[in-house]
Amino acid sequence: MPGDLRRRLREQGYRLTPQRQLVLEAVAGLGHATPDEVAARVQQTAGGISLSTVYRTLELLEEVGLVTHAHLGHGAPTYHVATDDQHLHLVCRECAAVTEVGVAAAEPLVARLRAEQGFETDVRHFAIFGTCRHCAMTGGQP
Amino acid sequence: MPGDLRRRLREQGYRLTPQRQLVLEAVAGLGHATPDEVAARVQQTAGGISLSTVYRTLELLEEVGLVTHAHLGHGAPTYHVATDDQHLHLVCRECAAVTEVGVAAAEPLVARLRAEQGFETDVRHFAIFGTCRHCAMTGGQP
DNA sequence: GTCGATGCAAATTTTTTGCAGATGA
DNA sequence: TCATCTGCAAAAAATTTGCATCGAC
Repeated sequence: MPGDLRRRLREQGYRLTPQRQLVLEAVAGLGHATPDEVAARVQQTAGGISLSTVYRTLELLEEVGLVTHAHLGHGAPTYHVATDDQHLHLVCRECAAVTEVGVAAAEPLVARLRAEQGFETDVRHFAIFGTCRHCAMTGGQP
Repeated sequence: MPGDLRRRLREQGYRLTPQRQLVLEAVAGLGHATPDEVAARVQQTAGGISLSTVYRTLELLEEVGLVTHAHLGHGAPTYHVATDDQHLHLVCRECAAVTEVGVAAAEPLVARLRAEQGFETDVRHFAIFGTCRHCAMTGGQP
């Protein structure tokens, strides 16, 4: 939904710039991506956007609610558009493959933490770590 | 269990050094700690251990199975001794408080992922993100 | 005596920040 | 016009690595 970006930005007194459009498009096109990957993608589409701008823009897009980030691995967080179907991420310790599953799978855990701890869980923020079917069967051999 | 360290190391051809003992003690004493914090703790107890040694030692202690790391927040991973009672971590997005709960709370999720995805979950590796009771009630005001 | 371990300093890598000039509204 | 943005380059972290020396066994 183009125009949405402009509206969201204006509501909070920010400006619409080509860089911001490009970063949002890149995030949408990539699915999950680290700031580095977003920058690389933008470079292809259009030339020359500074890495610092990518960092600043991702932070801003997150503030206005158009993107979110999650921690899928050791290093950099990955960004995705906030309107994506909500899912949690399974990350395999052997092959690092990322599988998405609906948040419904975590409902019992969420309900329990709410009841016992008063804790409102956002299961999407951190990945769930473990061993995927393939690696569990093969012992990690490809 | 002292001596355990020596045995584990020797089994894989590694040597027992004072630095390795100190790092393990620091991890045990701190509960959860980033490499930086471990280094700081070791400095107190004894003087002068290099940061690189801390990094190398944590990696090695993890390899021999005496410590593990988990991702509790944005930045650095935190290390703890592997024999600790197994628990998962709830991290509050507002106040960053870390609460520990038994892994049993996640059993329904684990069972479901195993059945539906063939995925063997290690719930301890990544924290569970959300809003704690206190911040949910106060809206984040202290 | 050997070969692995440590310390130190330099090299990487990743993210943040200060500014002067460019530009959306 | 004019405050916000961007790019660039430097600053800050956070890790990793090369290498000579030290020390566990």
